Amino acid sequence: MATRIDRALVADTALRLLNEVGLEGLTLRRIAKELNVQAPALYWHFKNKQELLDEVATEMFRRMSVPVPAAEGTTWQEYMATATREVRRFLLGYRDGAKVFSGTRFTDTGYATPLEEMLRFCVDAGFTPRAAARAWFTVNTYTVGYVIEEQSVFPAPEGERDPAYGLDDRARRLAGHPLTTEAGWEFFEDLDTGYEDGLRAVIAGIEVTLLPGGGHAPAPEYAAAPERAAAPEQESAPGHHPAPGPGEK
Amino acid sequence: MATRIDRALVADTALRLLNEVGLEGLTLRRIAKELNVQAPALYWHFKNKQELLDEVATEMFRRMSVPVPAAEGTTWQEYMATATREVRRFLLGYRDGAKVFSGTRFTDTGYATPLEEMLRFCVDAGFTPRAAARAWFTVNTYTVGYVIEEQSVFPAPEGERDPAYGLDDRARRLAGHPLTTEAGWEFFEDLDTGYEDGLRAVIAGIEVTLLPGGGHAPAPEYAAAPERAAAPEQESAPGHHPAPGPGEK
DNA sequence: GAGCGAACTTAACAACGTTAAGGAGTGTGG
DNA sequence: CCACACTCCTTAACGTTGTTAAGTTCGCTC
Repeated sequence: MATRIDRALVADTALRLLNEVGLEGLTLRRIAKELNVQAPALYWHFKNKQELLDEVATEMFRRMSVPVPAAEGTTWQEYMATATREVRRFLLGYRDGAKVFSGTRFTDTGYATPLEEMLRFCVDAGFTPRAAARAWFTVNTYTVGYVIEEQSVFPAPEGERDPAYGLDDRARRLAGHPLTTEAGWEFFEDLDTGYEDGLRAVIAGIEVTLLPGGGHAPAPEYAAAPERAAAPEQESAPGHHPAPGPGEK
Repeated sequence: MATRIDRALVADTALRLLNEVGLEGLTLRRIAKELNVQAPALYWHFKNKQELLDEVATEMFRRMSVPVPAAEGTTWQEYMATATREVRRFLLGYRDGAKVFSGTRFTDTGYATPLEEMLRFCVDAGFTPRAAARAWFTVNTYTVGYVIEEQSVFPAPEGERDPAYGLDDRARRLAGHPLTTEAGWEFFEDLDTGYEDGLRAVIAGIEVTLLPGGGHAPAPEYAAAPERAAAPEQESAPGHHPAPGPGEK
């Protein structure tokens, strides 16, 4: 009766379901039901749930890494801003999109082609290959981080604000901290322009510090050697991350 | 026999356990066992597990929002860089630290004082209150996003690299995409300097676009109005996030 | 049409978050 | 001095989850 299922169909279905039930509601039995199949059937196609989620994230990434057409005379700033805006738009388009995306490893290399294109564009614009990679990574990190925050304020696409983020309540609790109170408005009020403001800063900074000839010298004083100047109590070898040490007792 | 437990003790214990068992292994029964108590006892102190995790995240945040001493003559760049480096250091100090941190809402306002201090410092350095808030939010977003990525490469503090992120394997799979291959080195090789490079860019960009008088005009062409200039196929009202529409069937 | 592997079902398990009900322990009022 | 009440915890259990083991059905090949 029911048609055969395969990895792609399962991933498609799970991705569609994600918007209805959220990441928490995305159980194997629920996915199986949607496919008119019993839950253990999924184990024929995936080793475990994580592998299924990886496939879902990969499918998300595949769909979002499309064009960026690059018309005549496009600058690398426009190219990068457009590409990463597209990333944000897609992440916002799926419930818990950023969390799914950031928590999984890709299962194929289909994403490589558009990424290669974007890096090529930047290199042609004057970046070294390493600087182009760093630039994209930085912009993308900012975007994913932003959307994670954003989606905890607005859990569902097009949905309404999580009540825990009521700004008036917040203001009431923060009496005595005027700047922090005002910051709440800046943080949670207009998320679209907030994103754009941050993105503008990040891209401008990339121009200044990562593009050869783009601005001042690559290593200003405040960024120099955190393991020597700033933190005298830091004892371990550089390159390691000293744990803060959870409170004993 | 066993001493009484309270919210603080539970949060402390859970935070310590986090490094041993990870977020996935942090079950109520495991926490209860560590406290010599049965699992339902936790429900006397917390409404549910999420509230417990919120308390854990709040405790994390409390511990990381300490000094930033601000010696004589400190610039806002140094101040901000030091503060956000400290955030990264703490997040890295706990297993799944960034995920715990980003997925929860704080249960008190103890974080407000150091945040207020930092915003004050920036305002004194010439930022408007809103720009100071945006600056901090942007830096912090970058940092949390970076650490999330970082902790999926190195899951445990001081631990070794997740085998799925082997660079040689990656390079083999990506034959034919030279820039993407080289990017892998930039992305996953030296995470400390990668972070510093991105941070330098973000801070430089903040100076240029958010600090009044810091550089060029606040709205360069490439960042202008994505709903008008750049994306003709975008039809919905501004302020909404058009969902990409998961592939039907 | 016997055989065989791929693709599924049914049954069951341990562990999870959570709830209901009850029982110690401490303190207070009569 | 006893009873009541409140706090804090236990025991028992429920429904759901990811996952495994074993058996069954379909479609193809020799």
